[in-house]
Amino acid sequence: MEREYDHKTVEERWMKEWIRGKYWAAPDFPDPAKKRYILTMYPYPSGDMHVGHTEIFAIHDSIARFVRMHGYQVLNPLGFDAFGLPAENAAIKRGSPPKEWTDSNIAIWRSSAERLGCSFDWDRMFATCDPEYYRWNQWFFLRFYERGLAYRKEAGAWWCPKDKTVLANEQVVAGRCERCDSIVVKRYLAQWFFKITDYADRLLDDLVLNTGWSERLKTLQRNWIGRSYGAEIDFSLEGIEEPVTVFTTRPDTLWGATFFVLAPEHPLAERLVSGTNKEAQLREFKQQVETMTEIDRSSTDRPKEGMFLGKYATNPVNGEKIPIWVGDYVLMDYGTGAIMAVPAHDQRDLDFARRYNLPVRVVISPPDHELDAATMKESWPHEGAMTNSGPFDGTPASESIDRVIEWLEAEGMGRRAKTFRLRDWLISRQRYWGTPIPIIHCPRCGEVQVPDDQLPVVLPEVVDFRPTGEASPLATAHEWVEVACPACGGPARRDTDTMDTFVDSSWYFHRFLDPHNDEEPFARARSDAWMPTDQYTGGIEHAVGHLIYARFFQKIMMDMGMVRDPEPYPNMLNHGVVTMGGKKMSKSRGNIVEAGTALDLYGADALRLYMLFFGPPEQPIDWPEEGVTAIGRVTFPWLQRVWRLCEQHQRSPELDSADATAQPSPDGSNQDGADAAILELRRHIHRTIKVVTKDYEQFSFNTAIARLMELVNHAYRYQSEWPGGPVLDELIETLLRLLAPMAPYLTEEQWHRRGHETSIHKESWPDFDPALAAELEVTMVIQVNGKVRDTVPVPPDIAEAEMKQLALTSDKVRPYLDGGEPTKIIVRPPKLISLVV
RNA sequence: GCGAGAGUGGCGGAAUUGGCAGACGCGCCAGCCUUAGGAGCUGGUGUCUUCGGACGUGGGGGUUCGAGUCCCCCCUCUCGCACCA
Repeated sequence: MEREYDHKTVEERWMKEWIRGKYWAAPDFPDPAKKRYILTMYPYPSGDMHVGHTEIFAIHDSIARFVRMHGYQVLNPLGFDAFGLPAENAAIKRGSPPKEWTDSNIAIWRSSAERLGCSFDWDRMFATCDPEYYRWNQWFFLRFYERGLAYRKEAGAWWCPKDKTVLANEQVVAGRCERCDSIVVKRYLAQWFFKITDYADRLLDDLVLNTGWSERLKTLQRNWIGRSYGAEIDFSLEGIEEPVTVFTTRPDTLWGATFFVLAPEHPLAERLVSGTNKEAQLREFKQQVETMTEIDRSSTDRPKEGMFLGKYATNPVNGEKIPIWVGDYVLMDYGTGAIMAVPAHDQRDLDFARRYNLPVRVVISPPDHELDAATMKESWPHEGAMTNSGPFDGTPASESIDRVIEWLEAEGMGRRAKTFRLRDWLISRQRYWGTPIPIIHCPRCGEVQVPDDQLPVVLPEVVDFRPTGEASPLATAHEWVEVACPACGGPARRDTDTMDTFVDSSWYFHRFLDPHNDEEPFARARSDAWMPTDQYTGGIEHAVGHLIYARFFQKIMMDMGMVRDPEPYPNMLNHGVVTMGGKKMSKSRGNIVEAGTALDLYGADALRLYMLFFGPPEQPIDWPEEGVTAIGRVTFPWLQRVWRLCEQHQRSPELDSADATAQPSPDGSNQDGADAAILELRRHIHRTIKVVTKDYEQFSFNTAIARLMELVNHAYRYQSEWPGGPVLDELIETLLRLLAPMAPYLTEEQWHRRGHETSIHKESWPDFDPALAAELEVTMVIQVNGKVRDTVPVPPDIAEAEMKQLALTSDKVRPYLDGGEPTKIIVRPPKLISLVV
């Protein structure tokens, strides 16, 4: 008998055996009724794992193993998100190629994942920096290009001065680079975009298909896409021939438009002042706006700056001439970059009007008070009846917007419209370590696609990949850049930008299903066999990045006939972040707890259980300041307790007689109370199966562990009073199977020590006996005026009459009845009876 | 400002349809055991108490025989979006 669980020896033995025997290999074409694709977001292999990373693996792997024990064919793959800035920055620091650093980290991560006991099918592993993988990024790019979904335009883009690259909208958080926190600046560059806005409606509307998403996640995406309904209205501007359109959600306020505002960057602004004495002034104003950081510009406290352009616009509904201004509060890339200003009913317009003494006109009447245009400081942005609006005076709020839109359409002045907050996805990066964009720029032919048979466009190896802040580092690889134009054969140059790494992760989940295909990204039949994923796990921080991009790709792939399903991830579990001292764990902050240290000291099972026992998976975890020793006080001692329990009760010979555990009192002893104790323990075992199964199904691992702790406590109490016997065998064998998904090593070892020849992870999940799991006795609560006065043990099928009888004759209850009869009796069999006096 | 979520012991957190608040664990207290140890085992641990009980889930009000749970108002915190027209 071994008193101590020696996790090192045990883990080493089973880790090797599981890998040697390819225990977690999944078939390419599963039985459709039995397939379960259990996916976790593939990691970025930087440095080594810290405990924050292990949380997701603990959650995900417990789900995979739980499902597998229910007889499903489980696909559980892992790959690596291997392109990107950290590898490049590390390479610059070390003076070695990014591939070396990346490969060595992948090896470290894979071995950490193996040590942690993750049941991945490693035969499907890939890294996105493999040319065999990224050639398909290029293939997708070309297909998108052909469909008009990839385009290049000169546009203002967020530029991170530290990382020296442009960023997608999604990578800018509160005006700062998501990665390094630097304040971003706007730069005007020719950039590649994916036209995600074409899919905005579908991305929004199809959210309902994701029935296994939290409301929180759906809301994040809804807000990000930000669909607004309203109208486009055409104004004519002095000196401009074509009509200029504004978007508004409040066409009912059109009669209150007292000025017109363009974004400073709007090309029309320059045209309007061209040849006037305002040219220089506008140039100065624009410069002033451009040098402002996004943080300053978007601050609502800052007074709005503007400039009159000296020209007038005509309000189409009343022919009124209203002055045209530029204002820094109008954004070029939302709506049309031009607005009609209605100061009485929009606070921003009112602030601007008061600052520059522009007129204010009330056109919506609040239901309960009067607005005074001359003095009002707060706009009235709410609904109300229309007033000062010509033919629409008196139109009630409920129909005003629709009626105005219909009228505008009939008059040819405007139309119903909607607009989105979502912007096209900027995928160009001026960095080295990414997928080269498969386009060749020819002086004669323009943009030319790299022909499919020349894919992949492999990253050149010998290149100075330090970012210059000017062109992409790839521009310095002259031999690579200079090529013959595929169309005309003349001299031409490759595009030197690389793709955002979120392109890689937008379709990787299909590649796992066909990881070695060199004809196409993946075969449709193989994708159809496993998709959609049955459970996806990953951090909530990807809500508006990866989780939107991948949905966008999925929809394009569906339109191309490559996949069957509209949504790739209908069931999503978002775990919380792991912090220490309230800050996200990161090496640079120095607040990390190394996974390796935890594994060395306490082993994989203790670490996994610790992460799972902390609380619900969605909730953030703030790791105790004491660091790794926290595990030594919580789950490590408990695992030892489980180990000792198992060791003290080796498998009994009786178990081999078929129905030994089916006997309610297998002991058969004549000792008083022995049979009762056995029965009570068996009831506890079967109740535990029932509730723990439900806990797993709801990802409530913390309560599942709590129930198992109770069961172990019960076993210890039982054995201190009674000899062992088959009931403890039943308990231990059940306990091991219920614990196996969360603590795979100890349970596997004990399973074999108990004489089993096959892996516990291939065992079936225990069933409970409904008769045993049912409550034998419940506690009936007797309340008087809502307060508990007595509790009585009763059978669960007790009759109401009997409950009343018990309540009225209770010695503890009688004093509260004042000798009289209760005026009302509420009976909720079998648990509660409430007397009102 | 808009949207979402959350406030429960010293701490992490439990609590079917409204039905014994505080499961389980950490910490703390007491005891046992011991080659006296940051090991193991047992018990206790919301607050107050005249030991009968009373009070108790951010605050205030309401519905109900009964509210952590439902409704209204307020406060605080977290997250997301944010001059989005």
